[in-house]
Amino acid sequence: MTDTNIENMGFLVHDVARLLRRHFEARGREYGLSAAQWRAVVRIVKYGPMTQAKLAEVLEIEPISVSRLIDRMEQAGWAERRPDENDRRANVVHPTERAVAAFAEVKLMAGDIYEAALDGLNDDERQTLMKALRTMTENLAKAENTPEEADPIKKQVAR
Amino acid sequence: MTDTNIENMGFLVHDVARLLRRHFEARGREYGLSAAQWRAVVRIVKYGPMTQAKLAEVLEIEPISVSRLIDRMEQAGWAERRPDENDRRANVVHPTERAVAAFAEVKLMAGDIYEAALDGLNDDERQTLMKALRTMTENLAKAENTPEEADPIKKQVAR
DNA sequence: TTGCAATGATAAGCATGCTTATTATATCTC
DNA sequence: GAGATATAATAAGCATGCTTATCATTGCAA
Repeated sequence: MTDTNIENMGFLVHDVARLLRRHFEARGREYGLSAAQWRAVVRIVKYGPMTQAKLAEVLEIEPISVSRLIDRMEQAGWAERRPDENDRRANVVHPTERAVAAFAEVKLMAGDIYEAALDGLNDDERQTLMKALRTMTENLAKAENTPEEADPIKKQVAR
Repeated sequence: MTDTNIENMGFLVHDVARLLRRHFEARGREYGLSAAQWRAVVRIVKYGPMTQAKLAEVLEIEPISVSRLIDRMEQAGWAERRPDENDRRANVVHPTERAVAAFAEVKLMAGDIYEAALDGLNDDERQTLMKALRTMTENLAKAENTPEEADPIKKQVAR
């Protein structure tokens, strides 16, 4: 145990995530694109069309959540389900042209928000922040997949 | 613009928050206490009973969200609504004895999770992380309350 | 003092996550 | 090849957030 006061670290991370999402959604309203939908657009534009299962994996959410997210994204004209040629169970999720067109613009918008959030932090601090966040993601993802910490429920959650 | 690659900073923060919540809920299941309920318990135990409006303010969520959160917390035996002596519109939210008793224990549990998450980061890095998170919270909260960035919707969201 | 704006709580309805269960199709094993 | 097992998607139902609207009470201002 260090003398660093990390007592409310979880609250802080939660707050920052919530505030970032709120800013994004306030500014993203002009596009009609929510934060969750934006995360999905980024993946299918950057990495190309993929099945819902694959998308669930890269977004690290459950397939059922993807299913309903894509429902709404199809309706809003951001994505399109096409049958997988090789597997009749699967759908391949494609971005619409509109999604591809919005990509660069929305990325700039997100960059603006990040800049505003990081105002007053120097490069070293930013690097350390990013490193810390990456370390935490890895530590937590790893812990999720090691059974010893877990109760039986955990094994189902882990993927 | 610095050369720090902050492109996916939002995704990272979102991921860390989600993973922390997931860990908390997996371990908190033994108490039947969700992360949101835990946040509320911390406030009413640490700062004492307060009205729902005040609780909404300190949790930085909307009063209606508090309303339904307290519904479930009352049902689960974590909190109790009592009429405000001075204002017949208001309820004062009290922690139950059980909530007070669980407080210290759950705090230790949360500490464990934070330690696991921060594994491999030295004290300097932890300090910088905390500073960066606090800075970001302040920057984003401030931006939310300054009208110039905002569209009309923003003013309603800001509190 | 009365009349109206502000405030506290809640209702209705939506988005996004979850768990658990079901259906259809693929794949592996014997 | 047939039967068991695994995988892709979805359904049902819950928690937690939101926006918008309503109702009761308070408190200020004329």
